[in-house]
Amino acid sequence: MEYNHKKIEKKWQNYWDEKQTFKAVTGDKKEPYYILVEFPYPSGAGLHVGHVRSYTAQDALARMKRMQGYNVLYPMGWDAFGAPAEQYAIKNHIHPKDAVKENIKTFKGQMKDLGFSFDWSREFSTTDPEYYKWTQWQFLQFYKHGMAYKDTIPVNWCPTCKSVLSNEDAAGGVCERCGTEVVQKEKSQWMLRMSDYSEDLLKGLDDTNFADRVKLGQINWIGKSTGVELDVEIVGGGKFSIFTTCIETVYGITFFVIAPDGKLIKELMPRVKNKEEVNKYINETAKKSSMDRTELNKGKTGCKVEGIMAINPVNGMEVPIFLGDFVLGDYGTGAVMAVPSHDQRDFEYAVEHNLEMIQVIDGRDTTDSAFEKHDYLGKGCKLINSEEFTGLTVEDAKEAITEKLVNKGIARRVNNYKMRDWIFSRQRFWGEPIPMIYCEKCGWQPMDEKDLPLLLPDVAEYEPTEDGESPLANIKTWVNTTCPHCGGKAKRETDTMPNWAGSSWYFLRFMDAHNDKEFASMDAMKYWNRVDWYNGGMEHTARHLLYARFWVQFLYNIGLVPKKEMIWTRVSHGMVLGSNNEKMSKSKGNVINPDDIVKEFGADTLRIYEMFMGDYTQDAPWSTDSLKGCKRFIDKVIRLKDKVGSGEGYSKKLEPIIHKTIKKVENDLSTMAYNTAVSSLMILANSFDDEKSITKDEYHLLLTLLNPIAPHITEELNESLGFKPICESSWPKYDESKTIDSEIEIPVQLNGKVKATIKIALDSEENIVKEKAHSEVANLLEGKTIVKEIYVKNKIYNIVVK
RNA sequence: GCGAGUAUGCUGGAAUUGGCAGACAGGCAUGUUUGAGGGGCAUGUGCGUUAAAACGCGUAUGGGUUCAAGUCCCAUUACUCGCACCA
Repeated sequence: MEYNHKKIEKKWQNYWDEKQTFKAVTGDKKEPYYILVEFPYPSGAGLHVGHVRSYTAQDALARMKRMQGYNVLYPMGWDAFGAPAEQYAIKNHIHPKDAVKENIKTFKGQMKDLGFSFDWSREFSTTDPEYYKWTQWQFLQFYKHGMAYKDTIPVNWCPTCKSVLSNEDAAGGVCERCGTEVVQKEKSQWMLRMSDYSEDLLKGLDDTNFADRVKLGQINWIGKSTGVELDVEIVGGGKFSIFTTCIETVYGITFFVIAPDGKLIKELMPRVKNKEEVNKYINETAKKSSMDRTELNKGKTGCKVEGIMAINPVNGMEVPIFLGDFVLGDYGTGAVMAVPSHDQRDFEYAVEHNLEMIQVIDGRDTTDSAFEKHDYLGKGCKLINSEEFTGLTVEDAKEAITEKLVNKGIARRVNNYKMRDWIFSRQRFWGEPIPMIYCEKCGWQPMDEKDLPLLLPDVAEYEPTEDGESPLANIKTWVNTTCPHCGGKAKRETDTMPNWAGSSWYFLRFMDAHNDKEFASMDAMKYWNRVDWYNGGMEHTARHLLYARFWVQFLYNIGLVPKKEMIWTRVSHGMVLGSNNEKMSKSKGNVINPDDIVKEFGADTLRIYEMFMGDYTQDAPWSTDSLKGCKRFIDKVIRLKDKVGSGEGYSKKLEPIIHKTIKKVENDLSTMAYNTAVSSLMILANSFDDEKSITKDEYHLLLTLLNPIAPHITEELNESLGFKPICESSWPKYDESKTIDSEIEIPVQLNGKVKATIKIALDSEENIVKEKAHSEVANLLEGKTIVKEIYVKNKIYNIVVK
């Protein structure tokens, strides 16, 4: 048969479209199963081969699950707000919605060409007013429940581009686009009280089945640490608080370090003697990102705050205060106690600034480096130089010191979280407008819910403002409105929402995509229950997932979703790298366009290759040679059709491998082991190829198992044998008893080295195996003394000799 | 810096989770089929000594546990990803 992949693939894609094969019906009696892939940002570059990898993987799972009798929901949509579309639109003087429309068309066409079994009837874009109406509505719920507030936050600002920059775009302190030095600018921003949910987001992980590394990512992002907040008096009046997880070292304090960007230094300023030096350091710090600041080697910078001394609350010792940029103004209390003998960063700081050190935990010399907690904890180390606590173990002292300070009323046991509130404002045009109105008389007022959606204005020209406000601020007809409270003159909020907003709840919308009464009905959400399987990139496992969980937990708390955690399993896939093992990028010239591959080799070849290329959770480089190998595999499967004879059922000889392969493929597709699923199918095809002829049923089985990965060619071959379409058939069942060999080969080892293999019946008794093993290596045992023999049932026989 | 991950032939990777390292592919080589090939078939291919049998070595590096280690433990190195306005 001639393999015209273009014709075959089009034919089956049309078949699925016409029959609506993949339409998921809410309320169907079959068991629901919700498979989700991250919906893409439809960039101008078109679909990436990396998209193809994860979409194919989940497509294979979806197709198998359907055959297994589940009501599968496998939806697709578009996450289309964002800076690139806005930049493109500004440059080309068009409205971003038109650019987005074009891009979506391209992406959708590419997805159709690849034969993904998405339920297109549920498609939407986050930029559709019908969708963002509900994103805005949900923001209003946050606001009405006290979860949204305004705060002043410093942002990276490029004076040339007149644009707020991400840390990434401001890397190294210069604007990535134009090279101008970035400055920090204070801006009033909408915030969501995500930090209120720290503990719930941590606990909620127990009700999910996320991959371990995903859970770890969430846990570390939340960054819980348990410790003590301690009040510190300032000589001559005033006080501040510090947070520490190592209160046991409190007698070792020789100085305090406070954040240059914190509120404390501002308060102290009138009493500071070296104002000029202090101000200079504060200004230098303002240029650095927090990442640059916490780097260990840069942590030694700082300056002394002259004229102000603090008092160690446990022993009354007066110690100096320093500014240090490794202390962050927005984490903990913005001030730390410094114990150079027991913290390496404090140690280096003390050396640099020539400060005193006091060792308070015994166990190691501290002249050259600090004796830190990971070295002294749990080793029975005892305190020294610590008044009544001297002699106690670290663990006992931690408790005793805390207890004493808490009783004195100068300390509190607290949990600190690294996770901060969510900065929800963006000074951009292309995002969901925040539905808030500012009135001189009434302050911030939420829009009336019935007036939603608040549409973006339909203009093609918008320039950034001089002062860093959103481009929307220039569109006066849009900005000026009336106060929903008093009816007087008022202005709209001109900032828009971050890209993360729309993607924080899209999976709920898919459950009920066209509901115009609510964002999704409770009934529909209860029916689908939750996302059973969510796949996305590793780069999203910390933030997107956390934002989405936060959003859902909030909706749950106000009674709008049925579960506190709406995502059950989350897995992440590796990137497809260029053939030179580097990330694909235009500038490196190593980009592979899936369209070209589909045209030349066909979608099925590309799909098989991307499943076969390696461990799905790891990065894998592109190889066109390897791709060709997958084409050859398809050719082989096609050729096997000529071997189909008149027989029926499974032959005795092929039966074991057939049952094993069904089991293996079924297992592998549900555990992301796609590469071994393909390899086991290759093995099956090879063993068919070794036969003179195979039965129709055997061939049909191979096609069925391969169908989830290569759906077009398998349907075509299957049809030519006269079977009904695979997509309307059921998944084959394996017989466990037929997957087990009755006779097995096991190795015989001498001192751990394999010297022979013996054939034994499955589950043989040890003495039978022993006899066989001994006779097999008899010549090697001569003149040796047997010290020990180990038999691991059905695995190995090892003889230890001297 | 902090957090996470990875390291196995010439290449991508496999290894039932402590039990025969290199499955399945790619590449290369040799042979074969036909006028031809991004074709089919066959054989070989971790490294070393060797005609071969056989033996020795071998899963980033250095130690350790064990009858047995790619797999477990300790230390080290290199690379990749995330770090809050890229999506």
